[in-house]
Amino acid sequence: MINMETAWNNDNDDGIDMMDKSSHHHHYHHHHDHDHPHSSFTDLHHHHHHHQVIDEMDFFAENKNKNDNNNIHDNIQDDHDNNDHDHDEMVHSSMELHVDTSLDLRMKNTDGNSSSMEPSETMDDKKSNDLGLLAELQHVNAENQRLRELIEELNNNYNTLHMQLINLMQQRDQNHAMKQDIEEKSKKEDMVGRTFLDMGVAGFGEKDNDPSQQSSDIKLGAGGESKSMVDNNNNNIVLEKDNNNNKVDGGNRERNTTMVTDEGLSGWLSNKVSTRLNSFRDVDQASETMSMIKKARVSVRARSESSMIADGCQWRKYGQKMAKGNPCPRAYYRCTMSTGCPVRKQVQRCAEDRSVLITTYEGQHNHPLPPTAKAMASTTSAAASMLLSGSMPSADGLINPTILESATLPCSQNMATLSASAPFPTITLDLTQTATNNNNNNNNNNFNPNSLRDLPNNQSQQLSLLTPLLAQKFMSAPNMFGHVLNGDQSKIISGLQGSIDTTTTGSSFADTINAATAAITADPNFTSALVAAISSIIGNSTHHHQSSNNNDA
DNA sequence: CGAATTTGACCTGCGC
DNA sequence: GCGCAGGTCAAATTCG
Repeated sequence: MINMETAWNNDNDDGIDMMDKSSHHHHYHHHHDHDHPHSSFTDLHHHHHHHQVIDEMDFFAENKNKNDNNNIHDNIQDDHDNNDHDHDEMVHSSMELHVDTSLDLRMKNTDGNSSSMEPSETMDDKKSNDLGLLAELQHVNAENQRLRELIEELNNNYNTLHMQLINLMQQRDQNHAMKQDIEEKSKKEDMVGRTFLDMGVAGFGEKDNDPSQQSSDIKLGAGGESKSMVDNNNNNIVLEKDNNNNKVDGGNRERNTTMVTDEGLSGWLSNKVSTRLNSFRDVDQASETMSMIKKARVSVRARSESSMIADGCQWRKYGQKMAKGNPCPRAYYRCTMSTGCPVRKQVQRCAEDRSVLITTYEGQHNHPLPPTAKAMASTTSAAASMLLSGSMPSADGLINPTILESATLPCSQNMATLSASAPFPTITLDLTQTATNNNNNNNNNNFNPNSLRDLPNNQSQQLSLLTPLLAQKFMSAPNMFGHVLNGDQSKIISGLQGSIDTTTTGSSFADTINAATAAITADPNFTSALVAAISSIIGNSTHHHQSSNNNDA
């Protein structure tokens, strides 16, 4: 039997650990990048390691590498000891953008050093060059500050609207619960489309006959936090359609680039479905699909010795069963972060590989998530949206549930798998495949950078790291896959990059990954490029995490 | 002693 | 209708 870890406070601790490790993951990388010298990604960090250059992607880390910041400041001060204003600017800006600044400084200094070898170079030239550099730094810092404020604002809006959504959901549930049964019988045919509008991952309440309310339902049915459900019902429909058309043109991109949320994707999905359902004749088929939507699950396969992976949420065990075909028991947990939160998860060890822990999530949280939980929750939410999107009728046909039959995403190398063979449509995120590159000999090695089983939190860290790493990979070689990003996709990648260190604060990660999901589902080419990027970096992502943990199974 | 976990009973859906 | 399997409940137990 599994000896479950006792207090779920461990989860919190793990979550904190995860955050701490994530925020310093570059240090982990430094420790292990020697084992993977061929990645440009790795080389980048390697480079930093030797040059004492601050991590260039560390946009939002506020408290770390103080020494590095001071070094920057000292360098500036040495070159500009007559500029107190710049001094103050740098003290402030080093909290914001020490990354790029350090990189620039290094490069500039290199030039300066080389130029110092040039007899023709004068001190005035050097000073003017440095002053120009300083002005550029200030400009970048100011821009970064604006971006940061924007992210914070968006995050606040996100949380606020989430709470509004919850309240509205509860009201609707109460108001229409009694009306539901009566209307079902009398309006069965007419309900098909509208019911879809209300169906999201979260399983929302009943609807009414007001057409404007239907539009609102589209957003509500998105299954989560809506950024604009309050005031722009119909506009959202159009906006979501635009998402659908990402692969066609770049029009209307500017409206929804920063926050292409999960709700947006799902809202688009609902709208798409509702439109499609206008032509439906088969009520049973619609009901079947509705059921699929409600039961969508996200399964995360991850190597872990502990009984649960740390996802930042608080869980309470409410059952345990022996599942058929698996000698390991299956544990059932429900989220206890909020009363009535419908989210549940099942935890079971893989029968074939006991080191693999399979965690299956179901439902959407009805409460704001702490930063430590947003990474996993957003990932699973996005995956669920992707699953549902994949289950939806294509532009050319109606729903065919069999299309999901063990369908592996294009070029995903088994990283994400859709399956409809299970009782519920499930998308599996396989985080055990990071060891693929040299998986043949790492099972029993004493040390292997890909051997993650001793880490209690490594999988959720992987989830956290995957997106920023992916973004960085893209940014380092945007054309490496010969795929031209459209406007949204570029901005998504930019958002991903910007979230590299916001994963430690949770500020924009949820939105970004949802946006990525929307793009993935909208453009197969983009999907391929993303997956290629994932496959090229995921090995490196695992190197951030090394520790030891003994636990039972 | 309150909270969390354990574990057998119970419920539900499905296939035969 | 029956049996099976998955999922949930809730009383008993354990834990901090």
